[in-house]
Amino acid sequence: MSNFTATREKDYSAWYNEIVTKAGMAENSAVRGCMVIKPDGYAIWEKMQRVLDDKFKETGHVNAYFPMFIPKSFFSKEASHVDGFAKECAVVTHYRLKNDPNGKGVIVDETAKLEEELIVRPTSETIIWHTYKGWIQSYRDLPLLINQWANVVRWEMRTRLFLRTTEFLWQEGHTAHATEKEAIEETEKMLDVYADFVRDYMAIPVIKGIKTHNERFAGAVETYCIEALMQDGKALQAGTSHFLGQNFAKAFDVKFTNKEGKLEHVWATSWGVSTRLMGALIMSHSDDNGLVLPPKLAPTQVVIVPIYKNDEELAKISTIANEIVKELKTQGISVKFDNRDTYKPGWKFAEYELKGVPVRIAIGPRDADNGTVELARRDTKEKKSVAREGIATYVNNLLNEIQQSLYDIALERQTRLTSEANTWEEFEQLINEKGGFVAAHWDGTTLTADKIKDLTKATIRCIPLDSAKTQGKCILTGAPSEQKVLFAKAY
RNA sequence: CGGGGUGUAGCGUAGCCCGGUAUCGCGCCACGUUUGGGACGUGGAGGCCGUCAGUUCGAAUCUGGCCACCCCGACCA
Repeated sequence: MSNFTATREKDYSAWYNEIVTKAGMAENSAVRGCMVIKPDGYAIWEKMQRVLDDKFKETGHVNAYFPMFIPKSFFSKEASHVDGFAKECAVVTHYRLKNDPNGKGVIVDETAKLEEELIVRPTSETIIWHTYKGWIQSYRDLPLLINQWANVVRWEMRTRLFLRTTEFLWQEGHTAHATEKEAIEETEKMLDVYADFVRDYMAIPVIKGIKTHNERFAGAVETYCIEALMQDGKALQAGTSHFLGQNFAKAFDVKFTNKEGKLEHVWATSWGVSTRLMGALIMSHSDDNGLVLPPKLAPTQVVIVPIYKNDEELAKISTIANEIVKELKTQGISVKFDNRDTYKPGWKFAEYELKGVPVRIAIGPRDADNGTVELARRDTKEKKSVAREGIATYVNNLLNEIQQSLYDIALERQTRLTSEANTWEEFEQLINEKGGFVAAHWDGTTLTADKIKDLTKATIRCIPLDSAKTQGKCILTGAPSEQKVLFAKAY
């Protein structure tokens, strides 16, 4: 079976680390907190990028690229923005090295000090709004709908592969609008794009909501988010979409002349998802034997493993395998025929299980004679003999079935792990023993949210968009509350 | 950044208390036999024991500094 040592039950985080490294997704690098995304991991990220990029284009956005360095002074222009990011910024102070006159190696050349330090972007609002000032004069220049794929750096205390790394890859959309209404619509639209993507491609259900005041993006008027639940009952913020109001337009003096000839500040949004989604993907579906990938994001959806004793048999099986490859490819299925003679079938089975390939086809001499193949699905480990005739259609249906099944299981888990608490005792017990989302009344104050966090480690993940307003009393203070919010322990 | 733990071959480890340059498994290489769930045999290669300094005739082992990683806190996508 697998050579896994960790299990989800015994040590969830050890299990996660082991999956990431053993399945060849990523590894720690020579730079603290920064990871190397390996080819098998990067291939998944590329698939995500492609799908998301298409969705952005479909909704009218275009890509551009802004510098990774931001003049320090830009940061202080929006007060809450600098407050939010100041503690985690990498700063470039010099631009030259020289040989160490006292010995070996190189040292920073102190004479090459920058006039103004550069900040390695933790996000690009400031440089982008500085630039937009030059691009926007009239309502005719609006809306401006731009996305960029980039790396950003946030100097985190504690890092975990994909979930929180010092440098990470993401996309950040930055849009400018003539009206508040249009900007809010954009914010909500992009949240839906994210939610749909995560549901339809990653097979993960999410809760759409808005963040409370203190969980809001630094500089945003409102932060919308999608929250997903992992197998261990902890929540993961999977994406955010911010309505920035006129905060950045004011900070960077971006005005436009409206149809009435009056000068107004523009309305802004920004939205992003990152390589953190890789962590969500891995944690949502995988099991104690390794990675489980939803077919829509699996770089290789089907692998064919030949079983043979001699060249003659291999030749015969290869002919069949190559035909199947061709048939699957015409259906748009990505398939790999692993005819390496350097590994045995059993080894390959275990390897592809570890790597999460959704469907495996094994073809041996008996299959060649009987006109069958052995089909195994990664998610359920189910194996069955299937007629070689019509295999492409069969596999296509199976891939869809797996995709759906992964989602169904994740949805069932989310439903099972979502509870309501009406008393503090109930709340504590649910958070500590059951985990997952707990809906409860909250008095709306940061003080109470902080106290609840101190007592239980649970935070308010969001105020769900679709929940009805109900009168009640705050779970902790008993003060009146108009709506239940979702609590959970989070990543 | 605080508390705890770990660092020995590509990976996982024994040795450390009681100083004498290193154990075992997997992997790797060669040859042969094998191939329907991580094959077996025989032979072989690979380690200045995280790093720097100190103690000592002699350090993986003792002492100190540093670095990295893991776990728990504070912070966060």
